[in-house]
Amino acid sequence: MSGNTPNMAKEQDAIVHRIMDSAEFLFAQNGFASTSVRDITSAAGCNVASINYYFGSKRDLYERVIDRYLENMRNTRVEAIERVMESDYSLRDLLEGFSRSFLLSLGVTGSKRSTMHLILREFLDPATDESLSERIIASIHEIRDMVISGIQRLYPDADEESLQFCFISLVGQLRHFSHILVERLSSCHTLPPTFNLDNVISHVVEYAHAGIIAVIKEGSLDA
Amino acid sequence: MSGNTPNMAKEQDAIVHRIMDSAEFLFAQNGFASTSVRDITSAAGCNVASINYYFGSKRDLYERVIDRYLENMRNTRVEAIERVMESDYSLRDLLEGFSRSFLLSLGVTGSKRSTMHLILREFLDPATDESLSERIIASIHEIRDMVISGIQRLYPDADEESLQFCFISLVGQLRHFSHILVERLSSCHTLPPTFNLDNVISHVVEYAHAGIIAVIKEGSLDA
DNA sequence: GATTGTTTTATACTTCTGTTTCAAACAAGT
DNA sequence: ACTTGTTTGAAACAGAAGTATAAAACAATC
Repeated sequence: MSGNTPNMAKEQDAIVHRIMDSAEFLFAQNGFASTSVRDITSAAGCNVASINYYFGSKRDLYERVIDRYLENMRNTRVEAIERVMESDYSLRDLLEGFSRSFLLSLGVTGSKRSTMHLILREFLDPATDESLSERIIASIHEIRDMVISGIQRLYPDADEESLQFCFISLVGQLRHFSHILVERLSSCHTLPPTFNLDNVISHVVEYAHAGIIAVIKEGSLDA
Repeated sequence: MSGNTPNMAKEQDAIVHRIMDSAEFLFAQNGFASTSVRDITSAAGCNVASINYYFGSKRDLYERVIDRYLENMRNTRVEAIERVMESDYSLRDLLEGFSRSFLLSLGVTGSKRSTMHLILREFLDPATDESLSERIIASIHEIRDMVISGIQRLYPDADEESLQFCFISLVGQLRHFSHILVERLSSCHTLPPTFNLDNVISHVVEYAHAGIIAVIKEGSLDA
């Protein structure tokens, strides 16, 4: 009575978490359509019915998984940017802090393959509820605005639109590098031995720093 | 009899092409697993059995579609790079020629949604025959080596490894921009009105040019 | 210990998947 | 006209998909 006892709640949470963990892994690995509820439940060690019992449907489970991941990603990045900006910083500091948090929150270091694929896949398949894509984009824009205002504090004359372009370039670099970093183990990429996280970050910082400075100096695009 | 008469071959080609076109569109739109053979055949206006009759299986059809796309992509890019390099050129010329061909070959201008998604999806789902991923990567490496040797001709002292990093950055930029350009119509991105193909290219060229020069000057990563 | 509400199981259901079958339609050669 | 090889069509197949159900197992209260 009187709702859930602590014990019951804990047990229930355990299985819910197990399902979400298995689902996150399998969705990232094989995609939504190619992952069956039976795959998930057998990985989580429970019955097929559990997914519909706890989450309502396969798609609802998927959305909860994405939301949880998005939340973690957002927090990691916001913290990293705030940590840089709370004291004196240079453009390189900002780029480095953002880049590192970006690559880490994408699960580049983990042994398991590519949690980031969850989001990439979701971008490719807006077939799901529209609000999910919007939540992802909102999350991205929040970070974008933080980074851009961080740059503007250093270069107050920088054109807002130019900085938006620069941010897209930066994220593109990071996405592509993280993609390659993640695939490195399993795939046939023949990469130089110096291809590790630290070298990637220092390259991205150097390249992006020069690019941003150049674009800022260039001025507005319309000119 | 004695093989196919010209007429028969033409008819057969017609339906084979219709199936491949429909398949390319639907695979790019919804992914391999989420596209049924009935979707494809009804879009192509033929019977379900035709796919197995002409292609053997759904997966074989998929591979033929990817191969055809890859072939076109490769040719577009190789031509563009050769056109730049056959006369005097600057780094900016090379970057612009490559960037434009990259975005065009990804179908950024077409009204239909994102043929490039085919390749992005295939990258995310190496579930298919391994040789397919290898063919894609080989195609990418061919272009990469062309671009890098184009840069080295201008800057003979540039470190090979650094240039590989730069190429990844450049492709990352382009991929991300093309992704956003393609999604723009259908999606909720609130983008500045100046976000068109030409402005994107001139931004990418400016940003990448500065980045590459900076990285080249910096020298080897190990130093 | 019986009752109550919740969780888990096994299983059934319906729909949809890729593929196959086999007969009809067709085009072309003799 | 008849035969031959090829292409198309409608239907059928086996299997897998997501979901629903109903009974069993469970924990906790009275």
